[in-house]
Amino acid sequence: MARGKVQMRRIENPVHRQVTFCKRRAGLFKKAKELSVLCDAQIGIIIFSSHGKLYELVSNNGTMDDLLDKYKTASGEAQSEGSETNQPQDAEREAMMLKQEINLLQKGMRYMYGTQTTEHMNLEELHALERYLEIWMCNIRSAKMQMMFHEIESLKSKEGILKAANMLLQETQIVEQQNVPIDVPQMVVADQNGHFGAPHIADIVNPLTVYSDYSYSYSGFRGSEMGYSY
Amino acid sequence: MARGKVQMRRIENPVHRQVTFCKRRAGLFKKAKELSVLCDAQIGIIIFSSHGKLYELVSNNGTMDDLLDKYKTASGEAQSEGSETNQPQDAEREAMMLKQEINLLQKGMRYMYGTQTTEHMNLEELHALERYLEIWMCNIRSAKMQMMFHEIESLKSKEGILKAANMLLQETQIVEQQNVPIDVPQMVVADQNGHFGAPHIADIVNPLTVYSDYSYSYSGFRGSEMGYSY
DNA sequence: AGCTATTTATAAAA
DNA sequence: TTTTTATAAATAGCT
Repeated sequence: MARGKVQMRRIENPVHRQVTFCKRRAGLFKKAKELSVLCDAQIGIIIFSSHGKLYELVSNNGTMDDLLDKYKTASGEAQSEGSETNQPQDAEREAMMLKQEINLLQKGMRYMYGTQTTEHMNLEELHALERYLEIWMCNIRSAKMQMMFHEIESLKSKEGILKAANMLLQETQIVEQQNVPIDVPQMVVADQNGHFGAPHIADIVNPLTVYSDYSYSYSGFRGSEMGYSY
Repeated sequence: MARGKVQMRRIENPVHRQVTFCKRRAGLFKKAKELSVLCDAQIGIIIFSSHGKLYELVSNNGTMDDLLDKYKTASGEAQSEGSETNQPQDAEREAMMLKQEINLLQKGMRYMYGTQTTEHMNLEELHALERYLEIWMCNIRSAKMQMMFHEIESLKSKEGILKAANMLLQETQIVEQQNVPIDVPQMVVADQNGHFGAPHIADIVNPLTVYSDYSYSYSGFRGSEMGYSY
């Protein structure tokens, strides 16, 4: 903008590019602050330089986390408005509720993980979160029960097939006929010493992480291959 | 910047404010695009107007979601780098673990909320999630206990002050002096019929939502005003 | 929404 | 990086 018009393309000279980046970044942040003050707006800017370094700015009112929460809610609303056409009022309200819940859950996660001083939750929020986790655990437990039930049925069925196959083989040996092909279903031999009680909470550093050699790992089956439905 | 210098304070005239907001917002977005192109940077801007309307800009490379993901990772790393200075390798591994856990938790949320057919979790993941929720609930319960303890202490202290003030007032009445100003601290009269047992799970549609008139709403205090620390 | 008189931002150079 | 300075851009106050 001075001493020569600038072409709107990537500056090839890396020194020039770096200098321009510094100056224009400062200018952009200054403009953003001005806009925020003059017009009472809430502004957040995130910049990753070409080398991946992060620069951020957030207007004085509020933190970046708050702004991003607000953004998620607001942008989600904009998306959901287009998708559902039958009951716009109820659907919108329900979406609002869900977003509120997700926000609270995320806040809870930050509370759980983040430096404790960063963010506190009030008593009402903790109550709500606790109730939510209780319900969630109930659902997870019944889902687990269902899956285990299906798996047991599947194993019993396989047991039956194997027994039948064995009997057939024995008959075959008695008659001493050879070249009789028998279809024995492919079977996964699962480690059956699993237990399903509540795990001891002490000494667990990363509770969510799935370690592949847990003793109660029930079998190698994936849920998506089993077709349980609820 | 033209026809008169501008004072860096909120523009009071709402018409002027709105016009300036439009113009400067356009200018800011233009500058951001230029910076992005000239210096090969990735930029995202989020603006909420004073009326809460959302405006956003993302540089051509990438979506806002991608940028925000990248931001979360980068800012999280920046935070943890500052706090722990001893073992950079362990810090990285820990960050990886945390990200893995967050992913699983998000998957669990989709499982909980989303259309059930969309995504299933396997038994190992459900186990891990259950353990995680148990630990989380433990933490939440102890946090609640702490908060309640502090609040009770605070109320007791206020009770003492009030009793002292009452005694002083009684003495004043006895002596029949008038115009004696006594400083009685401002007090919030909290609804004290709260109960803290586990809520009944049935009939709860949106478990996370904080309804303002819950009977166990312990008081109007916000956590941030209470100074509890753990 | 356009139009200018000015103020700002900044490219090039040091 | 920061400063200087000539010049391009942005925009405040009007229509």
